[in-house]
Amino acid sequence: MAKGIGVQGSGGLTRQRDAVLRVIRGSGEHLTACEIYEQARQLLPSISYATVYNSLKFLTNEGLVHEVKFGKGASRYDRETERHDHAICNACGKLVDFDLDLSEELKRQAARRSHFKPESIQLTLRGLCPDCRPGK
Amino acid sequence: MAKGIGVQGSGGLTRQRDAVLRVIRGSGEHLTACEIYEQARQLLPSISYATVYNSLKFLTNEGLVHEVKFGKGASRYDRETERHDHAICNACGKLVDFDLDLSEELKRQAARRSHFKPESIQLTLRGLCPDCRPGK
DNA sequence: TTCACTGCAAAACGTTTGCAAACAG
DNA sequence: CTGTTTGCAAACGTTTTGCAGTGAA
Repeated sequence: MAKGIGVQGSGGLTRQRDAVLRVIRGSGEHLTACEIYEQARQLLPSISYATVYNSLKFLTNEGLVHEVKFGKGASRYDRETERHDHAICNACGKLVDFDLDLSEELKRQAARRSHFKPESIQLTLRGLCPDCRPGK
Repeated sequence: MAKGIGVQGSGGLTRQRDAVLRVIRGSGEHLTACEIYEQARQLLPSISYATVYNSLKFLTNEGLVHEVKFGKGASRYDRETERHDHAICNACGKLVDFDLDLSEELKRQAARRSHFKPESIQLTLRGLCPDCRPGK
């Protein structure tokens, strides 16, 4: 297991896990487990809810997808596994990825203020998305 | 209601809500609803779980406490209601507040990249807390 | 008397688990 | 064969809800 990060033929990329991965990769959105389950059933009607969860855990561990947990409700899963930041709309809840150049200086400042040994750093912007801002 | 942010005598600061508020203010930690329930019962043995939840929602709406939801499990509640950042220990899960001067330039950059109208911005550092870093 | 708040129990929600059957190496 | 993965159903922890009873204005 974890013998490589290749997409095909990696350790246990079963049909079910592949279906889940395909659903996530095929969507630009950040899907919930429930949405993934519904879509995965179209690819593989026999798949079960628990298997979707198991697959999500597997894929997250393998680094093939990224789990995002925010605010209320369910986790969401993201095909983007590189470091990135999030913007959340206060009106409609939409979650958007973006990338910021967080300077080394900022990381150092954060580490100094928190007394933590930093491993990763992420920024979250809350506001109004383009569809919800007044006078769009 | 919401006639002021005063601690005493504000709109509906009932005995139960006051007990919950006291528990949160009396702890430097970020308590879960469950922990708050347990401690609040020591102040007010008849208080119920649902009332703790109702009170937390009320206090959060009034801006008297701050709700923090991260990763697995339960929400946590923070007496600090000013803008601030969080550091989370990847080893023990400890959650620590700190404050960073997020420059206007950074906010502008985030707004530009995300196309959001910014309302608030927050940074999350993950790493190892002082107790968990090797060679402490 | 009125209306908001409380306490309780039950339900809802997202997620995890136990286990037998199916599968892959 | 052996270990892993699946599907199902039941359990779990957190939070919300419905409703009758309480208490303050």
